[in-house]
Amino acid sequence: MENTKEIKPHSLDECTKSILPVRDALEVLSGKWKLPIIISLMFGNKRFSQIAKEIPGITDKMLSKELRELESNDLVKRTVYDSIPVVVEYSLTEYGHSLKIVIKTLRDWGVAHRKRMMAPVE
Amino acid sequence: MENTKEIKPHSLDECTKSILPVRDALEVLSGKWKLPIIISLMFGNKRFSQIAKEIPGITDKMLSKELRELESNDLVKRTVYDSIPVVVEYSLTEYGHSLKIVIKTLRDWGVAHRKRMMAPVE
DNA sequence: GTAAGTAGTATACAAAAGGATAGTGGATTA
DNA sequence: TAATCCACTATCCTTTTGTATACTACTTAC
Repeated sequence: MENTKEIKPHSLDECTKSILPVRDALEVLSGKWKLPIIISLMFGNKRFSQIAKEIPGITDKMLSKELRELESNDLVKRTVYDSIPVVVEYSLTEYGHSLKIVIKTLRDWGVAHRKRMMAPVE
Repeated sequence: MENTKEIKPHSLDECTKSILPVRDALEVLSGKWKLPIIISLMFGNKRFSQIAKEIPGITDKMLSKELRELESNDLVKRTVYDSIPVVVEYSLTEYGHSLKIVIKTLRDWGVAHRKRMMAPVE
């Protein structure tokens, strides 16, 4: 009767595997600014300075960095127009739009959470 | 013809409001360890040291801190048993279980994302 | 008496994320 | 000649997040 309290085999293996993709998804939305950028682009294509204007508080450095990350994840497309001065347009890819459902789920849960946390203690 | 390029009124207001609850939801899952803890507890109630064993790499300090945060968000319940030595049991609240759907959505998207990012460039 | 198991805390440190501020370079405008 | 627009980059600094390691207090087992 030694060693009866083993860990059920489920967790270490099953869990770890199921956590990885969730983390991937969270990482895509992580940080202070990715969400505002994505949602802003869901309303239409925009140029660098337009996005900056629409997101109060963001610095050029952050905007640039986040856009690069979003681009490297195929969520955002960067199009350079050879005008003078050069104009760069950012747009959500089709894949980027697939985040809509994810964001909606998060928002629905978040709305309920907000209500719950604001509510007086029972 | 001065000032034709105003920002459409949609964004600043509508967007900001819709972003807040999404951020709330993301915050609840944020950090390196909350997800593993939540998923571990979805498989059953556990004690402090059991959770620690099931999550390789986590330190006592982090586990303690994350559990306190989850508790303060009503997601995890902490029950102290007056045995000797004292035993503390952690469990997901009903509300904590409501995260299942959120995590599932994130996982589904994450699985597809993983495939896409692994796939050879077209 | 010392090790191990219960559930943590304390302190110091390292790494990552983010902010503030200034600068690049070509072209147009006043 | 200086200021402005465009889309950024560079540097330095602060804040947040996470890690490493040791320690607390109590009890049982060897």
